[in-house]
Amino acid sequence: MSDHACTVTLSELKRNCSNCNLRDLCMPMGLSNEELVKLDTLVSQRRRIPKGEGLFRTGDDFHALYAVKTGTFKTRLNSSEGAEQVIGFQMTGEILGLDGLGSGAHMCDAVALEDSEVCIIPYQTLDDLSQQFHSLQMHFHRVMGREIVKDQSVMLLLGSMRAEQRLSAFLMNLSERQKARGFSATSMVLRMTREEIGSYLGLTIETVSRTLSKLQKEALIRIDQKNLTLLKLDALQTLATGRLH
Amino acid sequence: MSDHACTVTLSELKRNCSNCNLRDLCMPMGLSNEELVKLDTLVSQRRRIPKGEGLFRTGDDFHALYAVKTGTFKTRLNSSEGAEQVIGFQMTGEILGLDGLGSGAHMCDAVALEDSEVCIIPYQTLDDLSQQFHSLQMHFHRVMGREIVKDQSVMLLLGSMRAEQRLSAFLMNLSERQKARGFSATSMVLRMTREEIGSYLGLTIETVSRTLSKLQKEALIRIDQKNLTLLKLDALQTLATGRLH
DNA sequence: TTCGCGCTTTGATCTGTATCAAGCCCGGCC
DNA sequence: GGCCGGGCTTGATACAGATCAAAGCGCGAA
Repeated sequence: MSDHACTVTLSELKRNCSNCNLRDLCMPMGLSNEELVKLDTLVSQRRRIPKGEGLFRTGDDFHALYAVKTGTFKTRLNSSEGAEQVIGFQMTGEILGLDGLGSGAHMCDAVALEDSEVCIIPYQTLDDLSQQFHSLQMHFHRVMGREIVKDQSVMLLLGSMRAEQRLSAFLMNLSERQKARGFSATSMVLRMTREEIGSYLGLTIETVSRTLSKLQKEALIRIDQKNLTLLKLDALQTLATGRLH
Repeated sequence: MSDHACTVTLSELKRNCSNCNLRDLCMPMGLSNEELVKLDTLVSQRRRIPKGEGLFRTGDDFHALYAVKTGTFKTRLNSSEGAEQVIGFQMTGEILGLDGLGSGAHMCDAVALEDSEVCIIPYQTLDDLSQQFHSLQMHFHRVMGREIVKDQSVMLLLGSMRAEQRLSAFLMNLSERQKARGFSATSMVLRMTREEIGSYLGLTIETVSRTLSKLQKEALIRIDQKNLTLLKLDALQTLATGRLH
């Protein structure tokens, strides 16, 4: 992979954290203007990843975090027996690569679901900078804390919800994230296949397909190919939070 | 809960991180002696939690992490509908409370499974100290990274393993953690009930019981009440890592 | 000692989802 | 245009694990 050919300096692009339109979602969230200027020195490179290609893979040395600038990614775990499981989908403003912090090597693969671009956050620099720069450290800790809580809520989903609940919870989660990005909460394009959804939710592709059809028959959603409309958010929310039984 | 009655200063106990027998597992891991002395100022209080009582609960303000000094804890998530799910078991040397970093409030309950004791790591102090003290910061990041990876491997388990695999993986995980603590890798006492195991693994208590009986019938384990012996580690490992199908 | 209770085991049955098997739809390519 | 292939849907059937039910066991209290 031509790493160097893909990276561009931000100065060339004349865009950086302090004027990025993702600054309320991404790494800069909650930092002062003065602090943002320092962030600009931290995040000085981008990298483009075409659809289907990897950003990093299991076993790669960990030396940077990545903020999704445009596009969507999936992360997946490879089990010892070749089977793989999707463990997350990342949208703009979300951070990739935290899995590498523990051991110094990435523990999952990150793959672009569409042509995408990431901002590179060199870990060494992040580390140095947050050493001098307390609010950045605090913020980084919050990012990691949220990652932990997010993973735990997926554990809850996988451990105690049935198919219809899992799907509803998944769709509601997408909706909220879309909304936080200023997009419609009810209308969106799914960037992932049914198979990837199934893998993430611990269901087969057939069950995903059937359950989506069922939700459509009940007029809670409308789904045509990748185009999804959530017709009754409240009913979906009820399904998503309702318990087993 | 009588918070103050339960806390004791370490100076009273004449024990701290630098001479703690958990120092190779816990927060001090990999720090130099000189650095350890600084840790002693960070971790200056303990708290005893009797069996069945909580260390913190969902919604509590987050102001400290906790290192398990003696005993065992479970953490659980309360879903909106009263149902609860166990999302982790913590043994000596493991860190509790990282779930509070994201929002400033704890997002799960931590309950002692036996009479236990924790070392209190005030977050404000940890934050200040790791500001001056680079290797502590690095180490704290590694701890969080490991937590993320651990949670992700549970997602893999819940998303793609069947009952027998889940149990085998769970038992092997316990075995490894026992071993890392200098205890037998093959003989141990389960501190949790079958129901708690089931909740953690996304199975009912009946399935846990039946599957344990099955493993016993196959002479892979011996289980009598809470007393567990792993008879064939290699066979259990094969079961645990073998894929669905 | 007996009682009661929580935890566990085991059996019988039910059911949600996996699995197996076609067939459809749509977009890309010849 | 027609063909091909990947992704998706739908139907029939199988099965792992849930649910329902009952009984055993160990332990603390009276």
